[in-house]
Order: sequence, then C-alpha cells, then structure tokens
Amino acid sequence: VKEPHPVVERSTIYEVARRSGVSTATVSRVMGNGTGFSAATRERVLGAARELGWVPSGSARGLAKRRAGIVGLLFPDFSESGEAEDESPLYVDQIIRGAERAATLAGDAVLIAATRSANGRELAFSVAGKVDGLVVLARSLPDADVAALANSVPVVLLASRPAGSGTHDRIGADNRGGAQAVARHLIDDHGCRNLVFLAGPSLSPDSLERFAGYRAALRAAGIAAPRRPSLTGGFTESGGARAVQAMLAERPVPDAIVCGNDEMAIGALSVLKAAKIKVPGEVAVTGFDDIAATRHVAPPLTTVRQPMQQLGEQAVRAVLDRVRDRGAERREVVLATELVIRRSCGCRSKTRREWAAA
Amino acid sequence: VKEPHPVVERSTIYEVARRSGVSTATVSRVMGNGTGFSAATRERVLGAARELGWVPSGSARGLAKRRAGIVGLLFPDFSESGEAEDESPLYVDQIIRGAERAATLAGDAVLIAATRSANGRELAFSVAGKVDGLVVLARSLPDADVAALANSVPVVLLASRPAGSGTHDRIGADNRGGAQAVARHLIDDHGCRNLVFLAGPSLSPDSLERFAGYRAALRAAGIAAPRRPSLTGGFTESGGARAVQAMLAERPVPDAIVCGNDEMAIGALSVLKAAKIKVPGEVAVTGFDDIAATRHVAPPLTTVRQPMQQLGEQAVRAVLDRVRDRGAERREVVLATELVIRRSCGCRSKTRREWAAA
DNA sequence: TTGTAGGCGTTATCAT
DNA sequence: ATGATAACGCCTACAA
Repeated sequence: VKEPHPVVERSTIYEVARRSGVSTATVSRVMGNGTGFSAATRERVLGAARELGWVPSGSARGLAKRRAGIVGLLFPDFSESGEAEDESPLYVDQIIRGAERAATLAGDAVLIAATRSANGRELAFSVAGKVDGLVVLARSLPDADVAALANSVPVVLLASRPAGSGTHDRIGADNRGGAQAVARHLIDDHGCRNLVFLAGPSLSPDSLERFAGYRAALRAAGIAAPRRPSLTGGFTESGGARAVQAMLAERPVPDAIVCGNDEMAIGALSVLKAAKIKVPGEVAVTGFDDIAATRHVAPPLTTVRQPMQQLGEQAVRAVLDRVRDRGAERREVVLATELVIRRSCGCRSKTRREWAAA
Repeated sequence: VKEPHPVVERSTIYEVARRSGVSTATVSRVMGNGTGFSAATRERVLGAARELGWVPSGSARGLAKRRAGIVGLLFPDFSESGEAEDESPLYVDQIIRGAERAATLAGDAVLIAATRSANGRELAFSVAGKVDGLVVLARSLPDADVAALANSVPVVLLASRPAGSGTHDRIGADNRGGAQAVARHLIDDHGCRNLVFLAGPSLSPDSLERFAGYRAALRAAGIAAPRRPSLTGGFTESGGARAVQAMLAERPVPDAIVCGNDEMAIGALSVLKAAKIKVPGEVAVTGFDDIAATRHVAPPLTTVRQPMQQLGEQAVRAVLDRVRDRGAERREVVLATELVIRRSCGCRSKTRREWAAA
C-alpha cells in the first residue's frame, strides 16, 4: 500500500508576497518583528504565510544578516573509548540544559556536537560554519585545534585549564576550592589523617584542579601528600570500583577516600560494601559534582556541588556577548562550588555550619 | 586594563580564492569534498583557508544547496512549571544523546530547543526555519501547532500517541507491552492480586500507554482494574512520594505499586521506607525507564528498560530519510522494551527466564 | 583541471 | 506605509 505523504515544497517569501499582494520587503518587515506596516497588511501577510506553511529560511536570513542565530556547544563523548559505560554523562547533560536555556532566552538556538575518537577536528569546523559562536567543553579537542577554531569563530572555553590558558574567554567552577573544602572537613571535623585521592582521567583539568585543592588541604594540616594521585578511576563508576578494589588488595584501609567525582565515589561505595568495610564507620568517602544519584546511595554521599546548569548558561551568555562585541575585554568566570554534607563523611546530616558551631 | 582581543572578521570564499590564486568555484570544489582539482591546488586552497581562518558559511551554503545540514529536536521543559524539580529529565537527556549521535554520523548537526510555558509556538517556528527536519518529542506542543509545523517542515513524532495520530512519521517504545510484562510478572510470579498503578501526567502518551498495558495484564488475570489510575505523581520523585503518602493515609497497603516511571518509584520507595513498610516484603514496587539511579536505590528497582538513546537515533534517522525523500511511505517504528528484574519486586536477582523455568 | 556567471531566499537601503 | 533592488557567501551548471 502506497500511503500518500503530504509533500511540503518549502515556499518562499516571493510567494507570500504575491499571495498577500505586497512586496517582499513588506513581508520581511512583518516577519522581522520590525515596524512600518499597517495592521491590515500584517494580517494579510501572516495569513498568507500560514496558508502556505511558510517560515523564513534561516539560511537566507542568516546570510543576509550575517548572523545565524545559533551558538554551538562542543563536548567530548567517551562512551566509545573502550569503556562500555559513559564517562560522567550527567555532567554534560546538565551543561547542555543550561546552554539551551540561556540560548533560547536570548532568542538563539543551540547546536550540539560530540567529538568522538577521530572526527573531532573535522566536526568542529563543520559546526563552526553553522554557528555564530562556539562554547567548547574541556577535552573536546586538542589545544591546537581549539586555537585554530578560535581563529574562525568566537570561542568560549568551558571547564578548561584555568588562566594563562591563552586568550580565550573562559567559564569554570571552583574545583580547587571545593576539593579543598571537603578535604578540610574530613581532616578538621572528622579527624582523618590518612586520606587517599581517587583521580579521574589524567588530562582532565577538573580532576587536576580537584587534586590540587585536596593537596592544599593536606598541606595546610601538615599532612604529607603525594605529588600525584595514587588512585585513578577515569571518572566512571566501574573505574572507581576497580581502583578501590586494587587499593584494598595492596594497603590498609585509609581514613577517607576523596573521589574526583560522584560516579567514582559510587563505585567505591559498592566495592566497600561488598568487602564489608563500613562507610563511614571504617572509612569516609566523598564525591564531587552532586549528581542525582548521590542522594540515593547508601550512605548518602557527601560531595561538592558544582553549578552545572549555570556553567552552560554563563558560557553561552559569554559567547553571545562576544559575538555582539568582538573587541570586548576577555572574560574569565569562576563559579563557586558548595560543600554538601550528607552521611558518607561521618556526619549525621549536620550542616557545615553546625559543625563549625560545635 | 584593556586586553586586546583578536578580532576575527569572518573572511569569505573570495578572499581565499584570491589568496590561493584560483577561482571561487575551485575553492568550493575542494571544500565540498568534491573532485576536480589537482593535489597542488588543493593544498594551496587549504593553506589559504587555514591562514585566513576561513570556514564556509553554513548560511550561504545552506541557501545554495537548499539544505542546512541541521535537524532540530523539540522537547518540553517542565522544570519551571511549579515543581522545583525537573520531570524525568534523564529520559530527555538520553534521547538528546541518541539524536546527536545519529545526526553526527550522518554528517548533520542537531539543534535542540525546549518548549516552555508560553514560548512554544513561536520557538517551534523559529527553529523550523533553521533546520531541514524536526523531531518533536511528545507534549512539546499542542496538536494543532504540530500540524501547522508539519506543514512547513518534515516532522517526526517521538514517543507520542501511537497510530491513528495523523499522518506523521512516528517513533516510540512499546510502553504497553512493557507495562503489561511487569504487571504480569507481579501477578504470575509473585502472586500479587491487589495492585495499584501510579500514573504520570494525565496527558502523557507514555503514561497512558503504560496504564493500558497494566490494565491488560490485570484483565488477563481476571483481576478487576479501575478505568483510570487511582494514583498520580506527575512523573517526579516528589510527586511519587506524595501520592504514596496519600495512599497510605487512605487505604491498606496493596501487594504492589506499579509506577509509571522510575523517578516516581524512587519517591515511593523513600516514603515506604520512612513508614517502615518493607519492600518487597510487604509491598512490591516497580518502575519504568531504567534510569541509572534504579541500581543504587534500596532495594534495587525492578523496572522496564526503554531504549532511550535508540529512540533519539531512530527519530533523526527518520527525519533525515524523509528529508531525502519527501514522498516516502509513512514510517511508524515501535522499539521493544525489556523487563529488568532486580529486587523491589520480590525476586532475588533472578532473571525473567529463570522464573519461567521455575 | 579550471573559470564564468546565475541563482539560492532574505534583509536593508533608498526611494516614493 | 510600501516598493525596487542591491548585497549576503556559496554552489553548480556550463564553458573552456
């Protein structure tokens, strides 16, 4: 059976103009929320447009206005890189949501593209042509490619290496401060002295910064800390589980395991449970990001909240601003992170403030 | 301090042509992965492009080829509709991921836009102009608007009302079958006779279908079932919690609570726990979707897996196919769902098959 | 292999 | 308030 499908040959402004008895200029005026036409004309034009199912071509419009009304978001997708499991996908999803919100609010749309294994460079330049500006999430592309990209279109770096990383606008979260805060809490409020840090991918700026904050806290407490993280879990749940498993086989249980993100902490929790090691009784565990699952695991995870949606929002706002004024001063925004105390650190739902008071 | 920012005035094909000593036609050829030029020319052109930081304008290209190389994804965002909490955001995020993957694979990009309270119609038509085709997630727009949209651009419905819903292509999951499967499992394998269904938003096609499947299972077992769900939780965790809370105050604890999605089931679990009602001991609880958190709650949630990424993938594949051949036969795809047995139903990690064997 | 030139659908500048 | 009419930056026959 051959089902007839309504063929929609896209109509043009000319047809609308003819049908409504005006010039294309007038049609353009009523569509471009401009002014300079009577109410009657407006209705006629809108009516004709509706009848023809016409919507102005974004391409033609973009060409004429030299503005596509689209901002791109480039992020890395590691889901095919060996691991069957995605690497902190929730983090990226939140950023996407934030970006979408800010863009829509500004009357723009957002184009998303995940750079995978090899296609990165090519993909990046493909989307660069379609957008007015680009926000590039950390580890989406090699630095050289990012530099080249920035030579073709306004680029804002997201969650990348802080400062000195070049001449681009940059939005990020205070990873260092957040990590330092959890570690300090563990040390000061729970008396931990023997801690270990479970790091993410070695080239993750986030992981690097968090480790730096962790070290700073230890240093401040006069506790020796290794120069490099002793444990590595690739930011995934299974990676975190494996790392802790291995640790258990090699050394005594520490006072606390400070994890580079929530997924790894959750993985840690599960192997600790399987090994019948009590959390937080025998060892405290903390995460980073504050993804939804942190509230559901047992015990609820103490972690550091990162304003993920805001990161996305601020990033597109930054590109949009730069698109409007390419000569503007370079922007560098660091959003605050917040210690979220639950049970896995040893607290019983007390807030940080209550601890301070005690 | 006024930091100088590298101003990137976008260059054009003309400048590249001049700089590399060829015509614009040749430049176009080497960019459009076409053929018809010597290796030497190619290098010269590419070099000039790189030096100028030139990438072909998507707008100009789209206008000339009558193809933007972009497909749009429209989804609803309920996060501002009173509830502070998002409604099953994870579901949408997965679909976005799938859509992105399929689009990138096809050499296209995907534009995302969330329809909120009022902006819906306007937003939809705005993105319609920027894309070659549109996948519209259920409840993004009133039916009338969808119909109007489809009159302007190829539209594929995602997770919407099945069949008869008009003349659009449609991709969905077997919600009915999945719901029927869990319910049957509860009845046949766990001897439940007194079940209740916790529904989502009343106009959610997914919720409707799941309830229908639930009823079918009861009917098949000779159990009376109400025509309409007795409990409603708006697909959110807090909504699910409230609904179960209310239920507890009004009637005896049932044998099982079949939830319309995982978030509500998780909410149910938490109030049940607070009320010291044992799951699955006193009451079984099941979810739908199989989001990540289902594995972390206690007890792990028995649920129905829905291939969320695949939904997104298939949907963009469908639009892309339709863009290529507007006269093609209408497509209607229903992806299979899968019963995922964990502990909240009363099973001890047994698979469905093992139950069948027993 | 390469160049010429018309056209793609809008917007915007001048006129009127 | 409305109409002509150049751009806008690229693609693609058609020629050479």
